[in-house]
Amino acid sequence: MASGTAAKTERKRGSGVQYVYGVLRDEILELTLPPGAPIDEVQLARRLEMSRTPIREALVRLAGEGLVTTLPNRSTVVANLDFLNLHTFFDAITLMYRVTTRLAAQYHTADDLALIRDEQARFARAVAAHDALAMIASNRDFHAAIATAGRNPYYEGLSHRLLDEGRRYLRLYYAGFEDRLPARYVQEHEDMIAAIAARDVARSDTLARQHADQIVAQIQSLLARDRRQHIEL
Amino acid sequence: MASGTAAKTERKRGSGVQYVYGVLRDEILELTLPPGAPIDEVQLARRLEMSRTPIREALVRLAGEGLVTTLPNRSTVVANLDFLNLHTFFDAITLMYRVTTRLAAQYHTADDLALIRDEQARFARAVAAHDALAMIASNRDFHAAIATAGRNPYYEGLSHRLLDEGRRYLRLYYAGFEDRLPARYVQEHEDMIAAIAARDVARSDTLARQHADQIVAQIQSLLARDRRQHIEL
DNA sequence: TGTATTTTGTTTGTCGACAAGAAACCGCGA
DNA sequence: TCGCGGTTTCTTGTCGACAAACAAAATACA
Repeated sequence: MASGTAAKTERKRGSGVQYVYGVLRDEILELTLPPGAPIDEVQLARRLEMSRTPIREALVRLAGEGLVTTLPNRSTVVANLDFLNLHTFFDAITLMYRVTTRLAAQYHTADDLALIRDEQARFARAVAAHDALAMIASNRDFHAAIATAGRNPYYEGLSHRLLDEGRRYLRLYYAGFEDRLPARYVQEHEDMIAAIAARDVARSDTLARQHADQIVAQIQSLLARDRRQHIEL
Repeated sequence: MASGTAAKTERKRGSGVQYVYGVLRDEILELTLPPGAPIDEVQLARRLEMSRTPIREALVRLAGEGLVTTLPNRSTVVANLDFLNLHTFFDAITLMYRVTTRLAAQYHTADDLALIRDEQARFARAVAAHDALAMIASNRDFHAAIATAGRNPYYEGLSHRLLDEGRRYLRLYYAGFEDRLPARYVQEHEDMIAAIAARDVARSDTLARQHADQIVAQIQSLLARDRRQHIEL
């Protein structure tokens, strides 16, 4: 974390909020700040060397995206992961995968495709390097690039929210053990790119749905595994 | 708006932001604040008799919901209605109508149904009274109640956003002339309620799609009418 | 007269401070 | 030892003030 001299890094005006927002967001999505952890404003202000006002503003934004929960007159905490309603998450992300991939097949430009391929390359590299954290992040960016290519800001917004939430669920299990990163996802992504490039809407839909089913199945199996570990006799 | 004595209404702590948020939101959705109108913080602070801080916080929340746009270091303005990408709005709201109505048919409780019927009653009353403003608002609440009954917070969030946006589009045309409020919507709503109550998913889907088609067609016809008005020779 | 530059003014972004609630703490009594 | 009321402390919500950034007006110059 390297602090010490407190460099007082003369930030440009207006960049403060964005900076805090980015830091907080990353720490929440990578579970450095675990769900339920309280966020103290003054402490954060000291750590990031700025006033409470920009911190507060960033927190409001994060609350709007559902990443933190603000208890009135009480501390704001990192939003909990709701395992009881996990099915609503699965339902929604499956639908968004399908819809955005379909739209990407219809409306993508050459630049969109290049960006999608870039993200896929980064994803493949992360899987090859057995870097779970990078894999999770680049998987999110891959699907976000597809959503962008679909040119529907409403779907894009919901997709971002769901993908971020998914990052947290995945991070829960790919913490330290870098074993058996699912290389099949790389191939599935390649197939999706091919379908999009061919502007094959029906095939894009099918692939997106299968891909979503894969992820759902994996998270569920991870959940089940976790449950067994918690049983003690 | 009756000012004058500046009653200094001792608000409870923490209610300030919510108050400002509500006022701003209503004025934006009812087009009292037209799209593109600049929002001056200090002016608002004077009008609502509070500091700039809560106003700022409310603006951040509104920006998160896409109702205002914040230009950095410049005034924040009421978000524009993007007629060029109206089709993305139609696409998204049709999908949300279908999905939430389907889910409502599956998961609704007796209380949900009662709430939906309440909103429908208010909608019918507004149509009977030829009160366009009330009709627009209660139509939004009707579909929001259905979304709530669907028990999926992700769909619910996107639906709210789309319904609010729709309020602005509709308000554009139902400004003063209270002529021919479409009474057919009342019947369509009734049919949807019947399908939901019968837990008939397929029929709910069909009705929701037809209802969405109706609204899309109406907005498009209003748009065309408006365009003709704007042509000058 | 038109254009570049300085000056002025207005609005936002950030700061430190203060007051209101809520939680933690303490003392007292049973 | 436990429960209860009051007090203290800690955190948030709100405020007024100041400085930076941008826009517009005023000025200088060709």
